[in-house]
Amino acid sequence: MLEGDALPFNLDRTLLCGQVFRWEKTGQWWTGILADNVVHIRQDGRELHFTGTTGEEITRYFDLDRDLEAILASFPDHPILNLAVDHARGLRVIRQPAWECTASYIVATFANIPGIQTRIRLLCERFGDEVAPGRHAFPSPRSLAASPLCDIRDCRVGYRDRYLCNTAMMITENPAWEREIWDLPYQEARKKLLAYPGVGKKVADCILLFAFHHFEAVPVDVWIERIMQQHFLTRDLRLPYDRIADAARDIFGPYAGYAQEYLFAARDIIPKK
DNA sequence: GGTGGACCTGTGCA
DNA sequence: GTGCACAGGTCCA
Repeated sequence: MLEGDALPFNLDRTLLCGQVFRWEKTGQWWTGILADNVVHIRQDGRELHFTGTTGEEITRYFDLDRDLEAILASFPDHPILNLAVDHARGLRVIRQPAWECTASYIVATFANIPGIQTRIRLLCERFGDEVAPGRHAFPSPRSLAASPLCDIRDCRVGYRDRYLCNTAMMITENPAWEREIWDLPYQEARKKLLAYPGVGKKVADCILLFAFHHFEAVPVDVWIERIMQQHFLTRDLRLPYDRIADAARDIFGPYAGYAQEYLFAARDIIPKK
């Protein structure tokens, strides 16, 4: 059990905001897989109860050591951002495993969240090691790289099958890829990620934010584009991706990626102009 | 460097 | 039942 130090933290907001796709909730308990271990976790006020892993692992995965209040306090005073923070307070950006994050967002493009969850579940069931009865680890790059495209396509990933397979092959051939990304500043790391098939600007920013904790990375999806244009920029002219991301960094500061997550989490309650 | 069309699949809605 | 729009975009010409 973890107590006190974990706050401010909201487990439900963190797991429901769309940054991860594999956690399932039954009753009060969330179930997921960390480092090939089946983990159950629930929050009871200031306490986090869990089985299957250590407090250190939970703290690391949910990034509980980070001063979230300081991050939220660094945001500018803006009614829409304030609304988002009030709505999703306690949401933390998880430390996702780099490969799982990369593969997940490659198959997540141009789709909706329930469909993404289905695809990832099918990929895990088909290509991931069974770590407990009915529970599968995320497939390794090697297992996907060795799979015929048609097998991957059976997991309803559509045309993304070749992106996933080819990226898995590139990563299998370069096991140091993750260390190389860690060692680079944001823009250079992004450039490196863009070389992988199926990784465009948005997916690269998701990977840099969710797996590498580059908090200046601002994934601009259709929702964020809409919110930014309607409430922070101009509605008259549709701006390209990098212009919106740059503007978000200017407006929100060094934790712009965090601000993006709060806006995304609150997308349903942010008024449409 | 910017633009427009094609693209798997699932869901919600008229 | 059917058609259409849309969804955490990327790639290519």
